[in-house]
Amino acid sequence: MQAFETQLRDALSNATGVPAADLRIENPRDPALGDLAFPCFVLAKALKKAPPAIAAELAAKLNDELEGIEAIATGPYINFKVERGLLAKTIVGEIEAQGSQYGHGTDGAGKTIVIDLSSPNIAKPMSVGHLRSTVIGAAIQRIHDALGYRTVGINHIGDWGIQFGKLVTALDRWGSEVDLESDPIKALLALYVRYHEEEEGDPTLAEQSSKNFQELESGVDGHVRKTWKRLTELSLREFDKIYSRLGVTFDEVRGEAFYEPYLESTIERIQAAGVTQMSEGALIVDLTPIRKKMAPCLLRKTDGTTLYATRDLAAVFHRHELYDFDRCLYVVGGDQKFHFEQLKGVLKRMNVAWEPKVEHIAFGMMNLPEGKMSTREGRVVFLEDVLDRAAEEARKIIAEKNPELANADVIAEQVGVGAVVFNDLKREREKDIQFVWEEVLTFEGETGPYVQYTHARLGSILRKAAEAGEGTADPDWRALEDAAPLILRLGRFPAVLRSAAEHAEPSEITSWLSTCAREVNAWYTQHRVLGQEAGITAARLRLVAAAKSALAGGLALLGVAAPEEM
RNA sequence: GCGCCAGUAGCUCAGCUGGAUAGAGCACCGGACUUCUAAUCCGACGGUCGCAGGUUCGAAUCCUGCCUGGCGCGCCA
Repeated sequence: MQAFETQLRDALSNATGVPAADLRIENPRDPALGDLAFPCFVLAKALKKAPPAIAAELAAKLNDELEGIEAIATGPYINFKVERGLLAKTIVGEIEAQGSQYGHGTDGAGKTIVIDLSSPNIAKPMSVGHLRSTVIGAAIQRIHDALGYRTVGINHIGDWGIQFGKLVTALDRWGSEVDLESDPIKALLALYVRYHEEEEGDPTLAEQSSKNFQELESGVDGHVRKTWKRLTELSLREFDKIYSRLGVTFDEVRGEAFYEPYLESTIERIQAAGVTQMSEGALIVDLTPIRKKMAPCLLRKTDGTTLYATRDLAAVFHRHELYDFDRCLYVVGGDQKFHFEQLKGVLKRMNVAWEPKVEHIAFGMMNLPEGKMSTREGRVVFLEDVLDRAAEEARKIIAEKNPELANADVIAEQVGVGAVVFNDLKREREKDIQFVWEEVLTFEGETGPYVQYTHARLGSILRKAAEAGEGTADPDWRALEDAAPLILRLGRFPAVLRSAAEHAEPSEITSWLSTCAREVNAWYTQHRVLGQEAGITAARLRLVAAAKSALAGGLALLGVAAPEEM
């Protein structure tokens, strides 16, 4: 598709004298009008003519020099229609040439993108809320990988902070009553909840916790640190189970604790920039020069310990020194917008040149129908349970619809997990979403399984063709005339991929996949592939293979499996 | 109170950053399995784009005000 657009821009540029870069080729609102469109409004001033007149004149001129593309003036627009055989041959050819790398490129060569994703908290369960950061972040990383960027996916584990002081206190008091080995996360969660219940009536708890955290932060390798280490190990082991089901890996897994040795130098660095001051016993950076009434950023509390912001500042400097990134993306919930404004605010006050490269890629909150999720109040949905139930549901449907299927359990897992992941990626990321079981367990319509099913059906056609030895003839590309909407959709994938990267928006990929799958389904139900005249079957098979490959490529970017059968 | 984000079909959402007659899925209704997997397809129904002004050849999209919902606002992360 890109090739056609370039050709049109050059031709328009030649005809008008306007630089090709200033000419925007669009998609017509109604596909019946044409495959590509050029609105003539932008030329009205330069040429001092009404857009419809320009369109008519230019269309006539272009028709003399364009081969295989027809220009049709429609009001103020010029619509372009590529000759169907040429269109099919070109797009299918591009997909065949690039295979599983279709649409990929080297746009990002030499550029580094750092992505902070997932970032669960030690001793807390991975909820469906963490799913968002993990799955969105991983998709953004794959999308950039496909465009040739060097990407660094960092899992920034929440393993530091006063709550570890609290947990150590809780373990010391009641640890003997819980079973940490069989289900550590749930046991720790129960302890955490109990701690908060009892803290009100027993002030010694808070005192002890504060002492514990001070000891932890002091670096003393004693009881507190040993307990903390054990907690992180137990938790990480649990998290890994889920990451492996989601097919997510990281280039760097570092806890906040990793930045412990960098905290002092970071604070010194900020002080050296002359932007710190003491306020009510705490060390702060005043941010009102950035925005009126903006709350200050606290670097050090009255008790001398550091905060989340301090550690994140240490981390961002460290990352910049290590990777010299072109973009540093934080895939973190929208409820932390203010935190990142503060982080960037401090960098701005320090006149750090690369501050604009740091971006908060916020996503909407996941809520339950009965209200906001709350770990403390036990109002959470565990990710593991969601994946399990989705896989079970998929297994049931397979038993019903395709009982002969080999590896049914493996495929049920792929379909179930695919449904959950796709569901999480299908809306614009900044929108809040409500977690509704029924919705997650739906496998029809705009869902992962729908796309997977379409892919499997295409695979089935190819297998049957191979058995029958069909498709060896020269393709008759004109036989794909009715497939034009599908072919055009396939042709637009490279542009969609680039747009998704620029906006850090995986939903552009899911949306393309849904539409493309719908077009595939609409096409093949009306056009039988096998057993036609040899040239026709050959052409249709080439399209089937290309569409299957493109769908698989899109799913791969999202981390969703594309089973051959289901 | 202040600051961000959102409001499009009964529900969940697209709408290509200002362009053509606002589109999908779900739900509901009517059709299609001796034919490459019916997790599918075809059709019908469904709209005061939150409200009111403004900017211009043109606004769901931009600016202002208001209404509604979500999130955040100094020693949690």
